[in-house]
Amino acid sequence: MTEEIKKEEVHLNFLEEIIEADLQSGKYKSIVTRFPPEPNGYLHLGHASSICLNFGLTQKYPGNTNLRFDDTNPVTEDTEYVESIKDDIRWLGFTWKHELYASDYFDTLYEYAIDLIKKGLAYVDDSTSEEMAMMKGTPTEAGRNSKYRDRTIDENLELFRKMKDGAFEDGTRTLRAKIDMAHINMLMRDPVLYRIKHAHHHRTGDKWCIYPMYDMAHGQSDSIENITHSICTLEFVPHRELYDWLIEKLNIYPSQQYEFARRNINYTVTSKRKLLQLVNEGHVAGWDDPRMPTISGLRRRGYTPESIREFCNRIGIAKRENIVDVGLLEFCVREHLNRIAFRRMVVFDPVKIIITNYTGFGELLASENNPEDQSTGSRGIPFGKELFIERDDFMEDPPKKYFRLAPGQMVRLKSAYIIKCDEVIKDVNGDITELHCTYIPESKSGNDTSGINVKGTLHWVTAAKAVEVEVREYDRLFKVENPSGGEGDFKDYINPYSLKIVKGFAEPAIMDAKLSDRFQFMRKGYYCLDKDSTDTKLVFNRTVTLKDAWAKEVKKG
RNA sequence: UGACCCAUGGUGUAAUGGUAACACUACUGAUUUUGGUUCAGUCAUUUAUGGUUCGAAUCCAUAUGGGUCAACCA
Repeated sequence: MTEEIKKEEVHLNFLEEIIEADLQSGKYKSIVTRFPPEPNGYLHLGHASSICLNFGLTQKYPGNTNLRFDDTNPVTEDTEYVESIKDDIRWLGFTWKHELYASDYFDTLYEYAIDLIKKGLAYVDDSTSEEMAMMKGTPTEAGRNSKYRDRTIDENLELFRKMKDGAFEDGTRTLRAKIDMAHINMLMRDPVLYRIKHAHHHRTGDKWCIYPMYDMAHGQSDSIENITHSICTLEFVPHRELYDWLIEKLNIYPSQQYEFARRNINYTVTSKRKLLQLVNEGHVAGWDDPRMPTISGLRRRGYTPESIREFCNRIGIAKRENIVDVGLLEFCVREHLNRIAFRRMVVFDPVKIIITNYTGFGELLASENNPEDQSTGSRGIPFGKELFIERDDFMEDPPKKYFRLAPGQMVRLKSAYIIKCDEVIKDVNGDITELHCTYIPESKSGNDTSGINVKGTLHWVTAAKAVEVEVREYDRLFKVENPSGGEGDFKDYINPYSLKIVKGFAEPAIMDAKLSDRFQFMRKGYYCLDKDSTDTKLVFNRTVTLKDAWAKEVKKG
């Protein structure tokens, strides 16, 4: 065996290139990244991408990743979100080195602010936000200096201390950086660093009534943690100048910010604001509604961490605008589920079959749990005289290439016998009520001596032993590819048929289903047990359908 | 009508001055006790125009198109 091991071609993304260069040049011996969510909503697919990126980088290169909550706005943040975020990251399979909070640094950040004031680089402004907006200028016109801009250092120190001590009402004063009101980058036009908010913080309680703004907190937190590569999305590109300015003026550890394009996915929205709206206005049942692109929604829907990580891997990262096809996500989950899901038979829209020549009783047939993995063994399926098959697996007047059941036509029942349809029984309305069939005793699965070859194989259940279950079939939440891109409100494009609840008749083995199990209901799709299940009523979520070449064929006509 | 970012098959991502490629999708066919899976194959790509160069997706210029920036949000 001297077979040449083909070296897998490795494509580095632009961040990996930067990191490899930094490692090679000796700029860093190891790297530190961070995932910095604001605890004001649940994590979604977009975050998954960022998580896989930040944690993935330090799995690939020496270093580690912190989880840091960017909790500088007490009004919108809550510990509920902290917990869900931690759960989701763990579920995705990542482990952070330190669990940190920007609020841990409030004392340090306050000192930093004092430092800036002492250096003459920050001042307290009494302008209202309206006044400030007015004086900000526009992208093409310079702004004007605030009349409070030239206060003395001592005056600023005194006023900032009073701000901290609660002497002022919300919104009456801010601390601003003193940079340049004519700067071409609007973020450099004396950005607000601190604002007054007499609000209860989920961690610091009522200790503070002034809170740092993003720009005064994020980069500084990065610096305190010695983050080497601070990775964020493209909309922060203009912030980088301010990020660098503050680090330089404060003379603290020079973390560096890099930006990549957030991933957009068609037929969905990934904006916390919009997701919150869907939840609050009752368009979905909650953050973990299986139609939501949240991690908790996907988890409940039956997606596996592996499939989500694979998805993030495949879409990669870059700097250009993009809309990823949700079909790729579905491909990834099918690929994984095909390998791990146990096969079960469930009939959704049953039509009864009577096997007129069957006289057996209590016959138990063996069927493999997963043909992709023989080690998973098999389970028993009871056979009987009266069965259910899927109503659309029978046609009285079939088109050619229809391999299913039709008058005079034979099919195999999966893991059982070949049957032939002899007679169609209808009610007064002409609707089919029963199909009378005969079975071929010699065609028993695994022991077939009949010599008959049939093209079609159907799933089925024994009527008397069937377990009735509830099945929730999900479709995409939005009718259009880009719900946020069109005219009007994104909610105008909500798909009213995104949830369909149907009944299913399952083989008895389904009774053993556990919450963590994944199933393939044969010829239908992948399903998992929902937490709404009770001892007497099993509820299943459809994760994704199987690919259906026949449906496509029918559509084409 | 300022600045900044970006532009490669339908989609996403590579190729880092030297033969434009991989995956998904779509389409053919084979295999199949899941019209699933698997396997084989097909279609399809450098925004435009100039320039530099023996040679440009790559460097330069201009144009065009898309995105971002005027929250006491992050």
